[in-house]
Amino acid sequence: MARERYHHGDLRTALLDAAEALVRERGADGWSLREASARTGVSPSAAYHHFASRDALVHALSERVLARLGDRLIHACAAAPSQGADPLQRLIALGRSYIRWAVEDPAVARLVFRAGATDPDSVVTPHPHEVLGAELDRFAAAGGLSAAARPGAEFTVWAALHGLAVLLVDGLVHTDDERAADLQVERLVRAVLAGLTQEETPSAGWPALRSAHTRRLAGRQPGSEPTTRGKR
Amino acid sequence: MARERYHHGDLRTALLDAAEALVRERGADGWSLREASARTGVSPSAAYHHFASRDALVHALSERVLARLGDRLIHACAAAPSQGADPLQRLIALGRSYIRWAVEDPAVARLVFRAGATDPDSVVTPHPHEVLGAELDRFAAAGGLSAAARPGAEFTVWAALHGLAVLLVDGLVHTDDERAADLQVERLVRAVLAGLTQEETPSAGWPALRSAHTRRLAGRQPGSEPTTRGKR
DNA sequence: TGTACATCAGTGAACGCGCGTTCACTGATGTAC
DNA sequence: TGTACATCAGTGAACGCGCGTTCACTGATGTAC
Repeated sequence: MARERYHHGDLRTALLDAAEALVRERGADGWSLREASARTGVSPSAAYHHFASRDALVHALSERVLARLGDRLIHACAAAPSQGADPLQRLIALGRSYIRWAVEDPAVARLVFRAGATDPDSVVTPHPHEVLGAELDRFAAAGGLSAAARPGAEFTVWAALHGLAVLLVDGLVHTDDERAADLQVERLVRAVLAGLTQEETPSAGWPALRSAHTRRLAGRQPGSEPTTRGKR
Repeated sequence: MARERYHHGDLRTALLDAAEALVRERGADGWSLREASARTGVSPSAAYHHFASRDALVHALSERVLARLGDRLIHACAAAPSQGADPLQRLIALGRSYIRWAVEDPAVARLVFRAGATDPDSVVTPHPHEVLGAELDRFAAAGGLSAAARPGAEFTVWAALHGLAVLLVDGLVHTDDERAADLQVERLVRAVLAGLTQEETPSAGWPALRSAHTRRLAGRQPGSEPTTRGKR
């Protein structure tokens, strides 16, 4: 199927699509810019009108995937069972969705995890980290978590979920039964949040962790324009 | 410094050393077999008398590093403060050691994590996963964890620790203050174990997770020779 | 509605590169007698 | 202790490869008048 027009129309998106498909077929690293261009029906150099480098393409793809994941998490929370009024159901659903996403699309997940922090100037909306934060706020507001335990709790929950996802994706942990991962997520979320709830030491005043995503928001002064601060 | 002898003596180890140094200098992927050979003062083809492929070298390196980490974890537990008789101190020390190892040597940690499961026929002693399991047994024996909560608990703790390690190593989470990571580890370990302790649903009978390492042990029949089972 | 022209988004050839791996070889080592 | 010889552990040249990126170029598009 040859391209009809000289101008592609939306080559940027088409290249991202091709790269994403190649990642699925050959793994996070087993593909090249040339291959993605060829698959799109375009010369290798055409990509440079849309991406400064191969690396820029990888980051753009990673951000697109992250935003999709954010959406997915929001929907998973909304679809969580609410009978019984267990306020943890939403967070368990979020966790399951995160782990399932990683397990179902491991090569793409690896790409995203390896790409590291998102570009401080890029906008990933909704960012998975924001979604988790909002759900924890909601959970705390429902009385699941004391005000003292809330700060930084997202790193504890995120670490636990991310760890399970990575262990499964990298094959360090294995399961014969699909349900095992789901059950493990539930156990993990319940354990972490039960543990945080009965914390004795308040976490306020501790030196804090910050996510790369939070750093972007925090670095921006109120009313200031987006800058390239943070780049070298 | 030229090699004096035609026969190197311990080229296998020397190549592993060179590769490890290159990983530190250039990142988990930024080096080649040729470069490691050159640095060792040997022709590129010499490596093939010791490793079947570049990939085999990577796995051998990964296993060497894992065994070293296992040792490190054992020593960290042994050196944990025991006054106050808080049985969690050993597990907190283990967790800190794991996270510090990853943060101090991120490129090597990435290599190990990416290399995935260890070869089923290789022997990594002591395996970090075994060390964690033994510490959890000890903790359970000391009354920290009910017998019902013990099975599979290592995956919950491991996931939490591994997640924090990976988030820090990949730059998804960042800290200005070194102490933040240490404190977060403590919070994480305390929360997870407190949560597991007060678990309502017993985990016995759940479909189980298995680590790649456990799989190796489980797959070996009593008295049977090591086989290549599991390889394609 | 027609035309001139700037700009945008492609082409295709080339550059320069290092890579993993193979192969026929040879120097060094160790062992049996 | 000396020697023949198998084996081990190197060499060095070559194969075949695809990669990211640059460059001068040209066809297509859209806009001002």
